[in-house]
Amino acid sequence: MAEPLHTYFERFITKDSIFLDKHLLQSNYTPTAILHRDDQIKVIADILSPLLKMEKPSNLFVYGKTGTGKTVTVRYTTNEILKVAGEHNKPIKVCYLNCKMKKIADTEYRLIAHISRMFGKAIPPTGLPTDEVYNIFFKALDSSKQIVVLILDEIDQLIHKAGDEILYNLTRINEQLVNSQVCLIGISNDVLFVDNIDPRIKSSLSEEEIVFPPYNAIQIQEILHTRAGKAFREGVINEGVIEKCAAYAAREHGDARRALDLLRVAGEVADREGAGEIMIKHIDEAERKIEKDRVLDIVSTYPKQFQVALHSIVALRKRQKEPLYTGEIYEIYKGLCNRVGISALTQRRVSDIVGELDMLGLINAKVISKGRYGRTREISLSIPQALLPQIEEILDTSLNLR
DNA sequence: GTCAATTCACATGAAAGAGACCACGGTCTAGTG
DNA sequence: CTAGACCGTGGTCTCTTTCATGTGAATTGACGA
Repeated sequence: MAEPLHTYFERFITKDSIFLDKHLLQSNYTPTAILHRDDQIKVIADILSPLLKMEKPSNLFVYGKTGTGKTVTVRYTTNEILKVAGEHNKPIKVCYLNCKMKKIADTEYRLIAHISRMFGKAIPPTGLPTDEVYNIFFKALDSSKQIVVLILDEIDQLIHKAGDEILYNLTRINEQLVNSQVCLIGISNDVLFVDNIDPRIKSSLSEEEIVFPPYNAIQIQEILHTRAGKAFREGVINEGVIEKCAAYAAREHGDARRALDLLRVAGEVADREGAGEIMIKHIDEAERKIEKDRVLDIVSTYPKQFQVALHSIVALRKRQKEPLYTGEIYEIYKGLCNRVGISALTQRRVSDIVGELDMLGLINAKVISKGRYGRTREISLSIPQALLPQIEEILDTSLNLR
């Protein structure tokens, strides 16, 4: 029994992959050179340069859609500054935080706790009062003379979940620090989100603003070419593959990350097939696989209540044609809860769950008004037809429905 | 026919509760010398 | 005498409920032409 598996793994090691270094295509990789972002790099460098004279730079706000290189550019520039600062012995510290990461920095407590940990303070995941954590944070900051650059990625998520008080506290923090200074860099996908925050915070947070425009198809092609050149063996990429990836990503508002993902997965697919090269059909397959993995992952890992809600929608969808409305779904949902043996939530909550399923892209829910007949969500399933049977099966087993 | 008021069926917001998890400090218990 | 077990209190976090308020256009009904 052990032998076949063993040889399987052996073969895995010895089999030549078309990848040289897959890491280059993963989204957490920071390249040594960044294409098509020269202007932005220059502006950021200008804004941050006072650091090297130990003066606090202006706070900076960076906008741009996903996959426009915001994070990469900011990290790259700060890394370069850190290098120079290191050579001249300037005590500068850069803290990068992704606020979207669950359990890391999506509340005020966790954010401060996480930064404090970067300063070597042990902070329990819960239990302490928030102002206590602030105190620890202050002491850690102020223990020596230094300038701290705090990069808050996906800051809109943080504000959405935790309110804008955090930003108020953070922007005010400099007034209380004696030795140190804090400079904030906020990164956001959502251009409109600043409109929702307190104007006082807005003005102090975004002393400077930079907008990252989407890449166009040509630019994405160039990015893919440079990365793919190092990530893959020579000559394994067929004609037109890069172009197709780029076109796909350009369709999605110039999202370079999507393009890189697509190329990587296409490579994996080709590898598994044992094809020695990436062909155009692998891209199509990768596109399907990415979508499939995403959907199946959501469906199997989300809480029971979400599964019941989704199951109701799928079931109702089979019985009648779209569009479906909230009220109908709630009725089915209640019945299903009965059958499954869990307590039904209120309509208020189910309404939110439907909203979240929409955000996840599993369904399409649009609020419409049917005039005299009220206001409701018009719901349709947006899962590819081919995946439906598989999803039903997952839901059924997970909910113990035959 | 026109136009404002009405009305429906939820959407959306705010606040507060339940229950899980956790730190901290005080008290109790058992083992040790 | 002391280390460790065991509370009680007070904190955060997530998921929910409760209560309140908002909303957009089909429908209604009064009004005037």
